[in-house]
Amino acid sequence: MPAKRLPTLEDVAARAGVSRATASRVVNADPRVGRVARESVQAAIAQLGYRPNRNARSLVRQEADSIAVVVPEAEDRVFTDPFFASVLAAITQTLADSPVQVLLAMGQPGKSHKIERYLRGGYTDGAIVVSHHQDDHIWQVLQQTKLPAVYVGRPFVGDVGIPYVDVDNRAGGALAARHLVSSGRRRIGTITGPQDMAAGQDRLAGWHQVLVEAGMSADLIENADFSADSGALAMRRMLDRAPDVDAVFVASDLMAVSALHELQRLGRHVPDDVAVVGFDDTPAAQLTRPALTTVLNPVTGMATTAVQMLLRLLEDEDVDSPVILGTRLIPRTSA
Amino acid sequence: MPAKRLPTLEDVAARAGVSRATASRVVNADPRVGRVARESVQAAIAQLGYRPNRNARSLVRQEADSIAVVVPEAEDRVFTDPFFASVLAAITQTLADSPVQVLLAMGQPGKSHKIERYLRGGYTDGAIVVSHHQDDHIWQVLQQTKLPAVYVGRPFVGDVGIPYVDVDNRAGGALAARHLVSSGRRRIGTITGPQDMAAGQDRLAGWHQVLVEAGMSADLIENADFSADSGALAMRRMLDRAPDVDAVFVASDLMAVSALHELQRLGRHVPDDVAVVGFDDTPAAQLTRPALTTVLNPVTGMATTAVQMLLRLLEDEDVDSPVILGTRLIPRTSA
DNA sequence: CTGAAAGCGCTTACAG
DNA sequence: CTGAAAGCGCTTACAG
Repeated sequence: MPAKRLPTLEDVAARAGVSRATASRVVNADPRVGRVARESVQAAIAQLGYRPNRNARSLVRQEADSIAVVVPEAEDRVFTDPFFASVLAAITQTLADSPVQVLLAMGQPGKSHKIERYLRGGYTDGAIVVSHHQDDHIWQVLQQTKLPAVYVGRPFVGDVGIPYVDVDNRAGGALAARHLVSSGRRRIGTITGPQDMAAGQDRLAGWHQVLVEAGMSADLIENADFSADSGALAMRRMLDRAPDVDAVFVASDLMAVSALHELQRLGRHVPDDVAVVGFDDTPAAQLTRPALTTVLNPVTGMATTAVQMLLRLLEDEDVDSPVILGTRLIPRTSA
Repeated sequence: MPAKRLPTLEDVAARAGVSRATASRVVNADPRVGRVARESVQAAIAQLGYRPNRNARSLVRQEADSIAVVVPEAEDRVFTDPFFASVLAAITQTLADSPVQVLLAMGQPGKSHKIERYLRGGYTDGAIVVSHHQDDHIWQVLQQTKLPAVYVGRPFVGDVGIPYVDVDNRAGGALAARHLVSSGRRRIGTITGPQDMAAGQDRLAGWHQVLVEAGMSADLIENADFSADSGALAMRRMLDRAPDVDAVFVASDLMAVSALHELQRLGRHVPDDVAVVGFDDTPAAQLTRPALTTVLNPVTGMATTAVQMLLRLLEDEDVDSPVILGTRLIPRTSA
């Protein structure tokens, strides 16, 4: 859009009676500027209400003093799943006291060209990517541009040379299954996350392994996609298929809450008839009746780790990757 | 951070055997370029993986092809209050098919200098500001820079020459109070939003007016700040002060839900002992037991209106402001 | 249809 | 301590 004519360094310099170079130096707090020059420049800045044009600065400095938090998911999902809320809040809060501006960019995997354009355009110094589906190719952009970046959650495609932090999803799934097995449940199902995401696959794998090791059948699997609706739907399908189900591990709290409601709606008592274990330990897990037994997802730890990794990358320092955070079961009353 | 050497227009031009001007023209789909030139440039672009540097482009064009959604609130509040979630999701979705990149910038009112810097730096063409407290001075930056902008929610300070869209908060408060009065409640309190926000003041004013007109005492007022905790705390204070309270209008659903839980925790039956009316009609309102009677906040309407207004502003067209959207009571079982 | 040239607003060696 | 000058990567009249 058309620019209103804003004061420029040139204007400041003219008013202060110095060169642009000197004016620029005081703007950037360069110590080797004489006191009188400095003060007259500062006065001019104040009078004119001058602010540096960041595009010009970024262009010459080749840096933007900002980082992007990228979520390749539809906007409503981002704002609807408490998992994202926690991660994003933690990331932005961790960076709140640093001078870098944090910008959130979202968008469906399908139309990531806007995000790509942004990432490639020099508008930002680095990126933290949260969530990653198989068909999302932002990592290629990252690879190509060598833009410093870190993933929260292992990229589905495997090691692409971009560091990441993750929770031990497989161990988490196993934890849930083991809890159900050892509490005497006989017919244990699972409602999975999307199978085009590492988290979806790994949580399922952990559950599967434990059931097999316990000599139980591990075929009661219903796929869902981490959305609340898909959780309720999957619960209903499972009930149809196996009316004798007496326990279910649901791969996210958001889905677990709706699965639990669905069970109740259909007249099953939780946990007497059917035990439910979720994953994440979002705030909502404490609010259901019965309160939701779940697997801790250390979102704050992942967020701060991701930020630290990115900061190191920006300083051209090495980072250890991957960082896999541990988890544990949070026993409440639903299982 | 230091830029890896990315291919530049110069490189493309050299490889294609044309001038930078011509190369630039094909990048920008300028029709008056010969076919052979165009094709060789396109080939060079593909081979080099060239992407335009947006800072350079923005610098010369004086536009950024992006708009900022600014929320001058602490990050955890933004991600925690479903009101923000709905508004932000609606805004970003409305803009999803346009070529402009939408960036979300948050930050406590106290430290808005990062946001200011961003807004003033030419990184963005316009802004939609959601939420506004008395001590937040972003509007001054907007005024000064003449950056096209629109507010969602009337600025506390009054008309500052920046267009805004709002819900009729006063009418909404009145609606709630009238519902309570006409259902025979005798001791009606209110838990307010922050009084340094227009929404907080207006909802209170509507409630107040109706009680006064009904000849009832309108002094049972407890201040809160739109956070869940503050709602529960206010509810407890109100109960201490007026054990005979039989109805309460709570200025947001987030607070209403926790007030309702607090009532139940303290042994009051809702709605028999105490009726509760919220404000917003967020998804959570349907999930409480009893389901929450509330006042509709037309967030999607506000969001799309704000986007349309901003788009017009960007085209240098006039906009009607303010736009005040109507509301209505959503009767459920809590009152 | 195409190119040489100027310019967007800044920063930063290089001299002095 | 300070300034003249070059340059960041692009776009766009202006000529031809």
